[in-house]
Amino acid sequence: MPHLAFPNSTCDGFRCETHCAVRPLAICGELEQVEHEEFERLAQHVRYGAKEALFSEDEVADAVYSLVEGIARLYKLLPDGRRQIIGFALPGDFLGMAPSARYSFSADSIGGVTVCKFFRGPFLRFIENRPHMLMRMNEFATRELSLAQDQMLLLGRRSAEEKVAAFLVGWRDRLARLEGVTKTVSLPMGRQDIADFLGLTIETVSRTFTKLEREKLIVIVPDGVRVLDPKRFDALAAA
Amino acid sequence: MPHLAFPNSTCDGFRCETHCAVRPLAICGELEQVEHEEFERLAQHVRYGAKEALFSEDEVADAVYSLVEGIARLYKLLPDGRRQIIGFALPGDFLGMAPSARYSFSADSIGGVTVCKFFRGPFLRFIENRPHMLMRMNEFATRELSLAQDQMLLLGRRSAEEKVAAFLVGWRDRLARLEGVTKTVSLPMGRQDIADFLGLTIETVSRTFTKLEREKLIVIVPDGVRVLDPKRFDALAAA
DNA sequence: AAGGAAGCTTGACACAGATCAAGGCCGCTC
DNA sequence: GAGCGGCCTTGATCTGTGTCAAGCTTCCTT
Repeated sequence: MPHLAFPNSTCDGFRCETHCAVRPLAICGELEQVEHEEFERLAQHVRYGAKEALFSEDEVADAVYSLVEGIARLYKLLPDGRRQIIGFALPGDFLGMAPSARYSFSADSIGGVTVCKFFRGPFLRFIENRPHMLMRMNEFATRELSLAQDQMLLLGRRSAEEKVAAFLVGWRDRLARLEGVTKTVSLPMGRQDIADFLGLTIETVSRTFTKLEREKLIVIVPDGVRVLDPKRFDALAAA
Repeated sequence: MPHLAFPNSTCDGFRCETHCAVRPLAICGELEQVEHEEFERLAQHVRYGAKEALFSEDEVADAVYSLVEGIARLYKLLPDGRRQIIGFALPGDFLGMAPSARYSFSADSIGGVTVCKFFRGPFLRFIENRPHMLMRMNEFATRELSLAQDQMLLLGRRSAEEKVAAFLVGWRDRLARLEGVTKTVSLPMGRQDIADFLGLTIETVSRTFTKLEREKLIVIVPDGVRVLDPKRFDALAAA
């Protein structure tokens, strides 16, 4: 078991020598040196192992999180256990803002995850008189909202094949922002997660992957897919 | 034709004698006298007739809107015409923020609508050094995002009957904030709008209304429904 | 290297909701 | 008040996706 990171270990109190790679993309990306140092002092750097809860729906929302490394799934459950994944969080994403005193969804790590954790009070006090920071929060919220609206269109009005294609294209483009453009799209989440994101069953997702492969649009590889015909593929995802 | 209001008529330049009823709920609800007067000077009060476009997806997003009176539908279209309504806007709602230079959805009036319209530049200049205003924008965005996430759960994981029940309960509760609690829920939007909001066809919506009426949960009245058994009804909407 | 568990794929069948088609109920206009 | 158009409802049938049930692959453990 390489690189065992025990949960909730922190490295605040000393200067982390590893430079935060996603800083420009994150909520704190436009802070200047001095302000950023003050901001850093509010943060706890927390590491989670695979499949751990960062927070859960209906818990008191006492902290917000900036994802530094790894991938998280964000989801809501119905009383009978049906699950809807409302998004996958990538490095740079900001999590945990809620319209009430409690979280409105749950978040857990897929593989290993590192976050900057901020307690609500100090965080709010830091931002409340910093317009630039508030503007940045607004940009983040607006982008999230727009993604959510795209997903509503997908969930309400697209066929299974369109859903899967649009998911792969969207995921590829989000990864491209972080890692640059690649032919192979890595899929760290499982088929069930994809199904719960797209409002499908795992069987339908599996069949649709197979179908796209038969149609020579993709090749299924371990933990991902290779897109063969980006042109035709983007068209399918858009339509 | 009573009260004919021709589109795009404005009343800025003189003090509107009618007091803005939804002010406390709106984006400007916490501005003090002096600041509010400055803010008002940026606004155009615009009146729209029924079924007019406030703005359309992919247009340059040169203005934002605070809805004062009436109801708007917000929606996205696929190239082949399939439509997803992403929300209904009520008085007090704030519209038109986009993550890029263009609107990410379309908005049009259902019946008559009055808005405060702000051009982007002056609006941004007004808020950029007013932390209270920025905080309020954040609250609005966070609430919208949470509603969008609820809707994803509905679209992806609920049955037709659950969708209709949850819609009626959600709509009733939003109206209650404005008009107080009532037994009769007014539905100014048509069946097709409800279908496009819930990811169903108009026939399924119609059949489901009829089914709920047969089961003695509601009575269908002109332009609305009366909820007979709120207990049982809320349960159906939650489950 | 064998055994097992977890995740993925495939097949047969069922069903919720879509589609196609007709008819009813207003509220206009003339 | 007759005729028309928009909206809504209802019925018959179809179909995409869900459900149920095996079987397969991969990888981890021992």
